[in-house]
Formats: sequence, structure tokens, C-alpha cells
Amino acid sequence: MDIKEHIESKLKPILTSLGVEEPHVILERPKDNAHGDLSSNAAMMFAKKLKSNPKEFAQLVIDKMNLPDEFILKAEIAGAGFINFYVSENYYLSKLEEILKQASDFGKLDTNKGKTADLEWVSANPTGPLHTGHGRQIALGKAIANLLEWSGYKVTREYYYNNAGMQMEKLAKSVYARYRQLYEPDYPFPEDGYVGDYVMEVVRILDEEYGDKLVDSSDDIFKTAGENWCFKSIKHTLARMGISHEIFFNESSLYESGEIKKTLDAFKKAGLSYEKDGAVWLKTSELLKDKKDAVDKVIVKSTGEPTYRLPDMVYHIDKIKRGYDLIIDIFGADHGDTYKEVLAGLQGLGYDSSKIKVIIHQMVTFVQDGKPVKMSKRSDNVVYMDDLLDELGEDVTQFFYVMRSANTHLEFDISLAKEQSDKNPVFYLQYAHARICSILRNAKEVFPDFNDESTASYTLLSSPDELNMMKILSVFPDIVASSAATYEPHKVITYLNEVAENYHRFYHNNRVINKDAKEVSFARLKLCEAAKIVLKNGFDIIGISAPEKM
RNA sequence: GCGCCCAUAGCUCAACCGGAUAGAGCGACAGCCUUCUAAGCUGUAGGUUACAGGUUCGAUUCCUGUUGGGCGUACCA
Repeated sequence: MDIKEHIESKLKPILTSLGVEEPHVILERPKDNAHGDLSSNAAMMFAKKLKSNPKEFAQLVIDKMNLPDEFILKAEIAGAGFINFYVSENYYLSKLEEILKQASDFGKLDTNKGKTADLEWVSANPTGPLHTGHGRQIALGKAIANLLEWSGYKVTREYYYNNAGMQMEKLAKSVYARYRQLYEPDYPFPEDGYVGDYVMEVVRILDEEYGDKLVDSSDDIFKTAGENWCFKSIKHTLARMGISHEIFFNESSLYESGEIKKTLDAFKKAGLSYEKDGAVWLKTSELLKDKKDAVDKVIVKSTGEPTYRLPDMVYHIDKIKRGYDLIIDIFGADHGDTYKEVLAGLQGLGYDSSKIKVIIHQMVTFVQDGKPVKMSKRSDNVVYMDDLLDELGEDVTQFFYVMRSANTHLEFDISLAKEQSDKNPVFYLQYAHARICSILRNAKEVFPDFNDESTASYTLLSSPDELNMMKILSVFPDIVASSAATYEPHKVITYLNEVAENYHRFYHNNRVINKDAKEVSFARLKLCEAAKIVLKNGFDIIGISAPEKM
């Protein structure tokens, strides 16, 4: 039983009977406790249309509700015409039992039960280890995948693997140059080659195995060696962050299957492409005609090689054909415009792109010792994910990356996250969990008969702190729902903060274990367990651990 | 120039399809450990939500313009 649904189901027929067409009921949890447990603005929304006064209209609604009922104590009119509902303690006590019973499943929704979702992210080219610039996407995707699962989807985690193209050639040439330099120190390094130290590691492996035998070899062996090293490094870092992709979709398979050519032909047939200056152009200016400045884009270079757009479109066609109910891509803001071209291309060929949801996250600025850290791949002035993880740990790293809305710039203060770890917001949450675990451990000593199966008289939980705790814990499923609907894991963090804050207050004001009051102790211990469940489940979603001790 | 995103407390950020007195953390100041974890709790100070208009019962939220910043604007991905 959900109280929102309960009130909605009573409210809707009443509104209809009062002449509201298709009533859309909005119930909010008021910021101020004095405004009840749930609040509706229906009277203000509809009164004007019906030429009625909001307060009179609200009274009419309330009169028809036949209150109190099993779960609603009363409804009051407040402010300009809000209807504030006061929920009975009974409801929250039943909710508490529900939390304890569902445990690790509490908050899992069936909103999207039976549906499938595909989430593609990271997808970095194997030209180097993952660095902090990839971090936001990595962490966000991890949390969003969890969120989708909690909302009922069966999720496929996917990585678009591109080991062809110019960037890979650059890597091959860089590895070769470093290798050659072992024997010929003056051998020139490519101007825009990869200067990272890891290139030397690849070289060392080659040198150990082959010595100087490769000096005259083609790029291929260097490319393969570089690719293998990088891919292994990437997968290792992802594994460290608790991420494993079910599918590594290799771009080259699109060429091998002939789909690239088929799509190219389809564009031609549809009159959406043309040749100019030896290249094939897509009529993006037509496809995106609501954008008045859109210009045509090259999809096949004059060298005969496609630009990234074409395989990207073919790749998305492949995903559409797989029949997912939801297809998500995560990109950084630097790719912000290009996906529109890709989607437009798909639509031009008659594919339904409505199931594709593109999440764009803004860039991350790194700050160390109060100064911005300039990152440049070219001068190898990058911080690798592995180093960041070494310094901060997996939890802090994950948390910092997802704690803010993806839509705004993120300032990541490395020194703060590292040095002031005791002031860190992630520890505030984890500490609440560890504290509960500690109490539960102690409880087993004081009350040997206390265990998971113990029952308690929950009606003994009647203080404001206790009631408050139950109210907050009970809304966790709503938070999961709204967070999943907008793909915003930071909302879960905001909520968990509230949980931790209220738990700490409850702890401070209420002695949990009291030898002389076993009944109350048991009830409070159960409340602690419920709080632990919600914290743990929330941690699972955002992708951090739930420590038993700190 | 054009397109996308952003502008909220000293700093970093929240604010639930537009709602009631705009909230947290850090920093500052003042208190609380002989009792279950003080990585905690309580209190104080701090705001013309960049600016100017508009829409309406009601705007941080929607619209227009201005200013300031990030990212794009490749036959790179």
C-alpha cells in the first residue's frame, strides 16, 4: 500500500465529479512538517477553470473525502488553497514492517518490469589508460545502470569498442617511435603522438620479447601491442570500479557485416546524401531543418574512410533492431551537438529514434591545492583513474563524480577529497551505516535473543524523532522512482543525506539499547535495522560500499 | 558570429512535470563526550536566486533580452 496512490485514488473521482476533466493530481511532500505529510495544489490548479474560489473548492473536495479513514487522519486547507493531508501513524508502522520484510528489495520498483534497457558508456578508444576526464561518465553510467535496474529494467551494459581509425594509427606510430628510440635516440617522435609513460611500458614488453627484431616491422604489431595493453588497462580500471560490460561491441564488425555499406546505399537511395569534392555528404541541413544554421556533414572522407558519424548511425540502427525498450548513451558536453546529427540520420532512414535517450554531462574541473589542474593529453598532464582511485579510494571517487547533477559543471577538489576525508560527505553517510551496525552488534550481546526474526511492538515508536525517521524511510521508493525517471543519481544522494541527518539526530536523542526496557529497545533496534536497509540500498544504487565498521 | 549548457549564502552545490518562510556541506562564531562510534549533535551569522522585462493566484523554475563563464561550431571521436 502506498499512501500517495491511496490519496490519489480517492481524490480523482471527487475532482471528476466536481467537473475537472482528466484530473492530474500532484501530491508533494511539503518541506515544512507543519504542512502535513502530503500536500495537493489541486484546488488552486482547477478552481479558476471552474470559476470557483480555491479555498471553497478545497473545502468541497475535503468534505467529499469522508475523513478520517484508515490511513488519513485529516485534511486541512492552508495558504492560498493547498490541501494538506495528515497521515496516521498506523500507515508508517505498516511501512516500517514492509521495509524490514523486503530488506534488500525495498525500493525496487516494478514500474519497468519486463522491459529491457541498453546502456552504452565509457567507450573510450584503446589509446591509453582511463583518466579523470573519463571519470564522470564512468561513475554516472555505473549509477544510472543500477538505477535502471532498481526501476525494473533488465539492463545490458555496453561498451562501443573502436580499434580502427586515425587515433589508433597515432598510437601505433607513437609506440613504434619509442621502440625505435631505444636503438636510435634521435628518431623523431610524431608531432601529435601519445606522450604518456604507458607507451614505454608497451615498448618494454615488445623489447623483452623481440629485442631489436622489430625495427623494420610494420605498424600492425605496434598497434596490436598498444591496443592490447590499453584495453587490458581499461578493463582493469573498470573492474576496480565495480563495472563490467556484458557487451563490447566492436566497430569493425559493422564493416565486416556489410551494414556500413548498406546504410550508405540507403542514404543514397533516399536522396539524403551526395558526392562533392570526392567525399560523401549527408544532407544534415535538410534533416535538421529546425536548426537554421545546420550544414551538411561528411560521412565518407575523400580517402574512402567513413567519418565517425556513419558507423555511429549504423551502430544505433543495430541497437534499435535488437528491440530494447530504452537505449541510453552517455556523452560528455564536448559531444553535445553531434548526437543530434546521428539521430537525424536515423530518422531520415525511417528508424524510430524515440527510444534513444542521450545523457550529456558537463565537464569536470579539477582543483588541487586551490588551483585548477590543467589537463592536456598532449603533454601527458593527465591524472589517470587508477592514480585517483589509489589516492581517494573507490567510494570517495565514485561519490564525488555522481554527487552533482550531470547538467552542471563539476568542480572536483582532489586535495579536499583526499586530505579532509573526515569532513567528506561520503563519510557522513557511511558513518551512519557503520554506527547502526555497531549498535546491532552490541544489541546481540545485551539481548542474546535479539535477531532478524525478532518482533517488536512498533507502537512504542512514538517520539517525534522516531516518527520522523519512519516517514523519511518510507519515501525511499518514491526517490528511486523520480531519480530513475530523470536518470539522476544525485537525487538519491540528496535523499540519503536526509536519512543520515535524521538518523544521527534520532541516535543522539534516543537511547536505543536499554537493558531495563527490552520492549522499547527492540522496537528501536528494528527502526535502526530499517534505516540500515535504506542506507545500504541507496549505497548500492549510487555504487559505494556500506561499511560495517569505520 | 551561431548552437548547447550554466549563473542560487564567502566557497562547492540542492530545491520533486511552477507552490507555502529558497535548503545542505565546507569555512566562521558559540555550546555538547563518566552512557550504544564526537567521522556525531545543538545553536548563531550569512541571500534583491547575475541583471532587466514578461506570463499568473504564485517564478530559482516558463518566455524574451542583456551581461558573464564552460563546451562545441573538422573530410578527429
